[in-house]
Amino acid sequence: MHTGAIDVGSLSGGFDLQSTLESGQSYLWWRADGRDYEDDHQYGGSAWYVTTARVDGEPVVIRTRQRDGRLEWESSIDATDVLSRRLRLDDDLPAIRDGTPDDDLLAAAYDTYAGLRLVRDPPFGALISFICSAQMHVTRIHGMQQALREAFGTPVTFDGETYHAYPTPDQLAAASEAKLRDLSLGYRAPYVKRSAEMVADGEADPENARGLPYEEAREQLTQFVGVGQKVADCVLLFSLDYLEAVPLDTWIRKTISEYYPDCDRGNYADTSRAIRERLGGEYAGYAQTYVFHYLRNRDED
DNA sequence: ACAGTGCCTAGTGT
DNA sequence: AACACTAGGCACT
Repeated sequence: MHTGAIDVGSLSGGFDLQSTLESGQSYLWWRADGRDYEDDHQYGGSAWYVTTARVDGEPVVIRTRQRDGRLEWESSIDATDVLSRRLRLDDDLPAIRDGTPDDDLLAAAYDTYAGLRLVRDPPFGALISFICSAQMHVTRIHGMQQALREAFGTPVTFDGETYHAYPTPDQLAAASEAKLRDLSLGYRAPYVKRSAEMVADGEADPENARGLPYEEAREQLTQFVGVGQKVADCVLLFSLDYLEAVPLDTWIRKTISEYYPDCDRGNYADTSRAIRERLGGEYAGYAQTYVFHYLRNRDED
């Protein structure tokens, strides 16, 4: 076993692992103690979080926790680079804050969740997990991803325990719709299977959207079954480095009508354009993520 | 182009 | 207890 620690205390803008992983951005991590994120926000401060990654095609397990300004990790490999990439440790948070508006709502969100960073999920996992997110609660989306791992993912032994890698396109394409329905994916079952087949067959790949102009990239992703504009925006923002993407879900729509009513244009494309401009363009999705997490926790308590 | 409707299902509220 | 409604939408018409 390799272990190590990354000095995140000295990063520009710092880092907060719990806020980053428990802000509804990624369904590809889970807590080692098995607790649901929702159960207790307080305790997670120094909890271990787990994910899998593929390094040279081989699945590896990575565990990490934050203590005393250090991001400690345990893995079968040197996890420094994977963690830096997956948790966007290179992002310059003060520059991002400077690039977004200076209104009261955003200021409160930035101050409350200092160190929250966007994630950079692997594209296929992001695609499938956000297809699963349609009309679904956070906890259950998480549960579905764990169920998919256990049913179809390659087993990986680490530290005396068996984990499962996230399924590959081939593995999910080979799944039966009935089995996927058994895992309570509901009407999303055929979407997941069809989209996995598209990737497995080489017909399409979420990676191919990378680099296209933003709105073209979003359009490109909607070719997958079960992917509309909202899910496409999630994949762009949380996986493909489109920091300007603002996924318009019901919460954000509510927020827009309350705090930025002039940006509510009645349809997705125009509202998206308006809120993106209002949030400063380039980093609009970063700002959105802070606001979303802030309002969600504030309004729930 | 655009609006209306059906879809799986667990959890919450009445 | 039974029922309606909702949840970070999408495909099809």
